[in-house]
Amino acid sequence: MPTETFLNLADEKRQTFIETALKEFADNNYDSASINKIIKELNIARGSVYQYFTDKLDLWLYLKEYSEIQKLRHIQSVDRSKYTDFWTYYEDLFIKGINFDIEKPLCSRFLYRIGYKESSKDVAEYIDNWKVTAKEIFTVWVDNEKNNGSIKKTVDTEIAVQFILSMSSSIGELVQTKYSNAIENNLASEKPLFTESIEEYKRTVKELVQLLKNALK
Amino acid sequence: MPTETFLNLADEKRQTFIETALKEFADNNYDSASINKIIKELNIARGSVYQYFTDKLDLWLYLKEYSEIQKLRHIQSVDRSKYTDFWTYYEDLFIKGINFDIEKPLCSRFLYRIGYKESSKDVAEYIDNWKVTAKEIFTVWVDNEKNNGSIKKTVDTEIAVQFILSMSSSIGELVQTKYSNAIENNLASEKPLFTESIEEYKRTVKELVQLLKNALK
DNA sequence: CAAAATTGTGACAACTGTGTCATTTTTGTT
DNA sequence: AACAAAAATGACACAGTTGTCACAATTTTG
Repeated sequence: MPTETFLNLADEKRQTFIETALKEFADNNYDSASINKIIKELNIARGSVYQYFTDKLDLWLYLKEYSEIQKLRHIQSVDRSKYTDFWTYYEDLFIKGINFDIEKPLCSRFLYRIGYKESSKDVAEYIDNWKVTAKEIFTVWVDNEKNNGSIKKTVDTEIAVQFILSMSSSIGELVQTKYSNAIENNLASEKPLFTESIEEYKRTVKELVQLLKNALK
Repeated sequence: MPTETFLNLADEKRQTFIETALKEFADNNYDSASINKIIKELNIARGSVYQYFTDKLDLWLYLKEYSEIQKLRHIQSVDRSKYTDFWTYYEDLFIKGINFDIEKPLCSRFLYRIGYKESSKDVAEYIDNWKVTAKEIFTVWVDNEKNNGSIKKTVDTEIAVQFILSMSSSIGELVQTKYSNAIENNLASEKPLFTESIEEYKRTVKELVQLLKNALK
């Protein structure tokens, strides 16, 4: 938890701090991410960081929660009850996801790292929870969709979950690798050449979801 | 490349060295893996390591090559030309894979880390090559199997590759998470309770491959 | 058996990192 | 303006890392 001091900070200063820290933790894994680099980039004293957060882990946990909240806002706009078909829902979830990647690339990259690349022992316990949660959510989904007929009942739930989880990760990786350059450009320039990439991305997602549908329906 | 000195080492000593180093690099990512810990575990002097290898990266590269060769030996025994159906071939590949995980758990875990969890900048370039290679191999496969009718031609090759790659990673992760304890036990005790787990693993792989088949055939 | 080649050693330098804390600076309040 | 509270500072202690190198021990060779 951040201290009062941090929360009382001027909005712009606090935001700059978050962005810079987020960038460091998005570019490096937990062990390699360096508070030294953050304070040099921000031109602030070492002590300040420890007046805002008790330690490195505390900062990391805050950034994690911050990013998750940001992501949730994007995802929440996709409402399952508004879809008759599970698969178009799932599709839209990823297409909404790309908005998140464009608008909050740092959060996106940070969460991507947590989900699939982080391997530090210091944060291992907090990542396990995340994965278990994801699995639980997917399990509820799959069971529901089995009753709706979106997923055939002969498929084992656990295996279907594994399958969907793996696909989700795959789509995530797709964005991070294939479109990371485009996203970087989008950050730098005002009018990026990203619109066409989005269309390409949507096509890819649709085809991948179609394959998932073939497999499970 | 290791030095002559290392290659001239007594077989047992060299092997112990490899195993210990492998364990350190399997348990930690490149940055966190510590030569200090290795030499303490081995009870040898710091200087020795640098008489065997020029530096940390050199050691890592050797372990990578070593592990890849070990893996290749296991995989090579599965010969595509002996299978009329691609999917049973693909299935067997993973079932043979589990043998590798049991017999060479350190190599397996090390390679798993390289493939999916490593994110150190020092070794990034060597990992990219690995992934690109995997993609190339899968692309050739998919194109072949399209002609054989094992994969339908309407599916985009790149997307099919992405799909298969993701599944492969998923199956790999399955072993690492679900069976890692069992593998550890296998290392320690003489007669492990692992045989039943293997059967369960085989069933899971078969079901996952079946799903893949549904999706792509 | 002695000399030469090989292998082992561990203290050391040079970094980089985290977290602390007494002190100074800034801000807010009376 | 004077005082109090809050925030910023950066030198410091301590720990951990890699790679070096002069020297010691061991093995091989002539």
